[in-house]
Amino acid sequence: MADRYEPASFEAAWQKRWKNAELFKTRTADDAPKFYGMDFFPYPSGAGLSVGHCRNYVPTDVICRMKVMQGYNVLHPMGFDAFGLPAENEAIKNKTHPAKMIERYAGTYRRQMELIGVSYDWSRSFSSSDPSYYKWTQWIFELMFKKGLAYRRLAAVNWDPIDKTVLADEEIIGGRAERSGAIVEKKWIPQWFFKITDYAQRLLDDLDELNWPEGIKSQQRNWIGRSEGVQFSMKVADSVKPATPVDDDFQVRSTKGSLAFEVFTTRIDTVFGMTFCVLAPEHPLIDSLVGVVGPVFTRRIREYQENAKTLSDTDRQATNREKTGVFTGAYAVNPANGAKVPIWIADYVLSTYGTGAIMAVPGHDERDYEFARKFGIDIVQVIAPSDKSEVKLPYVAKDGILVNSGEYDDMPVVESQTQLGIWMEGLGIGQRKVQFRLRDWLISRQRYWGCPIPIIHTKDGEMQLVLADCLPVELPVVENYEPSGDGSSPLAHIQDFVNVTDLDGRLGHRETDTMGGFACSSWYFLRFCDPMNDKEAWSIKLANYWMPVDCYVGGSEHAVMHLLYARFWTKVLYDAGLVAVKEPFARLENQGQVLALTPYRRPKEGEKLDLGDEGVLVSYKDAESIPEEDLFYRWARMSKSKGNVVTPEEAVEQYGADALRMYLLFVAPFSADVQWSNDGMQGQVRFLSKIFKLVDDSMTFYYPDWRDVIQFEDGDDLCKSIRRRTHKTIQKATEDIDRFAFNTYVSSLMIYVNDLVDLVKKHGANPSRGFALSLSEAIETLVLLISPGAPHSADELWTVIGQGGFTMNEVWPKFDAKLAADDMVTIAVQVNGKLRDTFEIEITASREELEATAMQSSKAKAHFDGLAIRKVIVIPGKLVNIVAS
RNA sequence: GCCGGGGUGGCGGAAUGGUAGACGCGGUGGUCUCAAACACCAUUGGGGUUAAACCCGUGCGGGUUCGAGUCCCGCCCCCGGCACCA
Repeated sequence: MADRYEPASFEAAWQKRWKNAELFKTRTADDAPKFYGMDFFPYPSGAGLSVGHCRNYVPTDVICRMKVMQGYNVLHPMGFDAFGLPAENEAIKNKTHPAKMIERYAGTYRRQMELIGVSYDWSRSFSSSDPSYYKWTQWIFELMFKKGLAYRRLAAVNWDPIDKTVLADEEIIGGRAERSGAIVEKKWIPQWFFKITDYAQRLLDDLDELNWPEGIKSQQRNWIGRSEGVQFSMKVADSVKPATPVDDDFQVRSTKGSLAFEVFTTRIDTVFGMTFCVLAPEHPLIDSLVGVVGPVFTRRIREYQENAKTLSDTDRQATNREKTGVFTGAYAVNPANGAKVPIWIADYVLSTYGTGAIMAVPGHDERDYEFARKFGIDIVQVIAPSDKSEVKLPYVAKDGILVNSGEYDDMPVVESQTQLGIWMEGLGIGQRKVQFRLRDWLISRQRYWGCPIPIIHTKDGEMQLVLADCLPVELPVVENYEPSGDGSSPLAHIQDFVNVTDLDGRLGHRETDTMGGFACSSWYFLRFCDPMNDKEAWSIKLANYWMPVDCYVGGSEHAVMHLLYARFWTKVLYDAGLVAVKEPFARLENQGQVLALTPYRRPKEGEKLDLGDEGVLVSYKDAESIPEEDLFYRWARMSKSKGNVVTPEEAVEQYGADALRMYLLFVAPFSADVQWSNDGMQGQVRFLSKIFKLVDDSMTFYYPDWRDVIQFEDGDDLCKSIRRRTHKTIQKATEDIDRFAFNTYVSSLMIYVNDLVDLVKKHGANPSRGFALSLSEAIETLVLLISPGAPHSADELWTVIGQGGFTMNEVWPKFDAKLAADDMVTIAVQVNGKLRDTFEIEITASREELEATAMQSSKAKAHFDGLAIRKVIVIPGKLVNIVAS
């Protein structure tokens, strides 16, 4: 056999054997515990996988393989998130149909995943664009519709002018579309929403029980944005009569013939400091005001509104922008003290949050303060520090007491918030209220490549669900499906699809918007439990067995998109009695990205760069011909556009699949970004070669039946010390895999191998019986412990040592605490906490013995001689600290 | 500004309040080779010494403790997210 790692000679062969033996088929032993380990399912892009994707898949594979060996029933599936914009755009570019394209790309993904030896059960695979899958996506949509959780309304929505569709709030990053990078425009069109806001509180509360990264949980909390406060009514002074009909929905209402509007505040304690109030430019009360404030004010107001309309959201919401606003000429009454305060209109108040109107307290709010200063409005202090010391306004701290607040003077802020809330509730002018930042999830897209929404619009303007046994509403296969750009879906122009008759024979037309891709990926983890079921979306029994996903692995970029949506759907399905869990993903892990050293050219004089760039991206080839002083390198995420991608094919070809796997595990903690390095890959080749040589060298004294013998023999000290290392390594490796510390899992194996190599060098030529037995155990254990990380090598070595079959079918080594226990320990001798010496002693040594031995240390003595010993701290098994002065 | 995560050798990173720098990469010296590559051996935080001893050292300043990379308080910096959300 080879005494080094020669991947070309065996890796592909093992992959073939695994496939033939159906090694990765989900096991369902009755008495076994279950483990559901899953990766975010990918959109299969034409670029194929890079080694960066492998960093997601390999660690999940490691924990799943270990769980199989530990006797779990493991569900480790993979499928494809095929519907959606990216696939459609690429298909348009390639002048092909997305279905065909996806099939080809998914095939490439699968081949690449198999190339690196990932143990997916492919018999359970599907794409979200398979009619047999999206039939059930539509079925869940219908469930939501029946429950009033899917609805259609006219709304100002985010329109992406490049992709020619609307997008959800979650898909907008800093005013730009996450996918296309286009600056989104506001468009008023009727759209479909899921009522995720109904679940805001539960989505927030249940985060506490999840074993997820803090950062993701906190992003979700921020996104949901719960705040507690008081909503109360403000009357417009002088009984101004409404000029136009008022709409209750928009918080405008008539109170005894006078106009009123609602405001929401989290700082009701500052209500006595209100010196003005502000309406958003879109606020419907304004239409009533303009009729009564006279032509001058009306003209100014309309001018301001027109101006606000032309501003993009991004510009309007830029925080550093100077405040603008206009006085309406009308006043409102502060219900707390009866004061008349001017009503202003300003675009720093958003129509989409709260009531679209605020009470402004410049003494205690930075924005109101800035506004008041600019327009010369009064600033009144109503909160002071408890000691009433002078403070600079605006004073926004919440610790303090009320001043200038009538009967509430001297009351602490927190108490006054409760008291004022109760007082307003008593008068019927307001109530304490919880406000969320979360908006409903906009689900419809004006694009072809998505799951059709199973709705028929009848002639009389009704909306009917397509009957369940008529599902799926299949996407028609057509040649031209490019977005129309007029706000309608391309499906709207396909007459055969659009025109239908309902059961009563009435003419109608189908809904032509499709669902965004995130709908399809909000339940796929349930389908994996029962993927071939054509009678129902999943059997409740199977879903209850496998759910929740025990370990879900993917990138952090989905924090407030997929991960929030999937939680929402699961809760809806839980309420419908279709799943037994309230949360889909018990544990979540985010992998870091793989970065590649990427060449850039310094800008030429006068050359313009994109914002944030320091230079111009160049190819590796061009970099060779650029003078050194004009060239620099940066670590950048691998991407096709940067030309810095390393493919799994290249890495496997040059170094081998196991070397790649071990490198990705070892190079950094799982969640950290890593810097791709060929030297690092070579290091793993060295490590694996060392293992092959070690096993080869051990064959001369390898004792296959060691297990039957070793338990009956006491063994010499050498035997014991080898077994100690073996069992310590078992413990460390097992724990490290469980806690996703794959870097230390590999490093513990390296330490183990280094030790064993030294031992074989020293004793291999003339092995004692105890050595041969314990080293045989060690070799076998080593092969099993590397199996999750380097499965090809493990199976190859398993054959070398004369065992049959696959290591994945073997039992994971069991840690024996007794065998791992030390009999000798190194004790540190400290003087005043500083290390001065160490000594070896039996672990059983008493505190007195430890202290006595430490006191004799000449190195330590030199530091406490002549000083008074005040105390001696003895920590058995660790150290002795002599405190002297 | 707010929220979250960090800051340890030349680099990636180890370290239940108990011997800081495991393991790897790189470097240096050597073996092998005609030579190179690969591989192997030794060495590698800084200062200091022939060698030791010893001194310094986990972003900065304080504190708690017999003992702090780890806990507490106050800062600085980096990364990620949100951002006029009342």
